[in-house]
Amino acid sequence: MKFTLEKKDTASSARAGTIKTDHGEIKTPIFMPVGTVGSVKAVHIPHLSSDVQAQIILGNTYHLYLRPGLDIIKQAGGIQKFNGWNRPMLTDSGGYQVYSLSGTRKLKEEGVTFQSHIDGSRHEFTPERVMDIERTIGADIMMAFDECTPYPCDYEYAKNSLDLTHRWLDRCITRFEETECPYGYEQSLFPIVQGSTYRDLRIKSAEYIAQKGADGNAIGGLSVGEPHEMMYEMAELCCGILPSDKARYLMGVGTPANILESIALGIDMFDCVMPTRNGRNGMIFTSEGIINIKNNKWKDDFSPIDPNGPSFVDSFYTRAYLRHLFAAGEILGPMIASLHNLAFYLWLVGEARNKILDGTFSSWKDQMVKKVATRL
RNA sequence: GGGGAGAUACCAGAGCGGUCAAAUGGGGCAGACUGUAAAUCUGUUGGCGAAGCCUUCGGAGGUUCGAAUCCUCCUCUCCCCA
Repeated sequence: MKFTLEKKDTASSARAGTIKTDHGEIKTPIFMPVGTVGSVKAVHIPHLSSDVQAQIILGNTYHLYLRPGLDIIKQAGGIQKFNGWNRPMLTDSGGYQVYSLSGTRKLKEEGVTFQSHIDGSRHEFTPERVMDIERTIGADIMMAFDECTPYPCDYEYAKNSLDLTHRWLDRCITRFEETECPYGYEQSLFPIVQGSTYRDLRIKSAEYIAQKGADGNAIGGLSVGEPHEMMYEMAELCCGILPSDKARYLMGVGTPANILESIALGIDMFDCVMPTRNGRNGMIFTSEGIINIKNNKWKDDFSPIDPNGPSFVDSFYTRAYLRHLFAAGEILGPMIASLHNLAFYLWLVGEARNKILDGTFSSWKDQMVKKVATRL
């Protein structure tokens, strides 16, 4: 893949760019819907491109390896052939599962042994193994295997973990360079900056990652419970060190406000389960603020879900009806909410891009951050 | 007409002399969720409040230091036999 910087904002560090992959182009800044098991939960694949306007989606190495397994994905001809999304994809490496499944895994120098959340069987993930799996899954962008540290995290642990992540990165790069995509198109490898919330560790990590010359660089280990200001501070610090001619990806972020603030710091790519998971749980993000559609106050609100929303569901369904669907436990509720939230997220980053291109990003961003964080 | 069972908080339904403002479900109300072990999880659901106090278990009386729990009558439901 190739990242091209198109325009840099003057009043902030925001940028607009284009990522070219063999599965198509991605206009940045971009939000990437999370499709852990090869499916963005509750959303049809064709709707991701038509209604949501998604340009790239995620898959997860750990989950796809466990189910359906590499044989099936290989037989299908890669993940995009398997799920029908013939556009760019990115696979997370399982590094987040080192964090989220910390109770059922063992971490060593060599790698991590996970105990499957599905059947309890044990599986060893080494950096080399993860590269092989990600090659087989076939996403355009592969993430390096890292340890996502928790918050809070004491300095010693963060420092040692960081060094381990760097050693793993070198092993990932070696294996990555020894192998190739089994399906004939190009795959890229993104390294990941760690260092918890410590400035010196983040600097050390960003400098280490920067000199690897990867097509894009990720910042991980944030949005794991630390205060927002701390997250922004770390992101800003990393953006100042990571090369400006390469894509920057802030992993796992975040709320609409988080995304806008991070775009202003120079981030190009985002992913987060929030629009889908929170959507399934009744949280609706709109340009006017956040709605908990399960709340009693919406029971007789027959106005559109989001009068200015970009998706057909926004004006087709009313708030009262959507609340009814949630109250009744109807599957259609989470489907509508997921579609709406994703379309809103993609609209938001698309607008951010437009504002960067026409030079009005900063003032628009300040105004928008307030609105999207409002509780309606 | 005869015999039997029962009436408990929004609903269903435990409790059968004190540790009961009353289990458990459901429903209601609210909250959480940030590289997805999540269509999940948590709190709350008589009234005010910090402890605590006040009014509750069909209705009216009674027994007892103490009753949702025991007794009497009343009202109402359901079942069986004629």
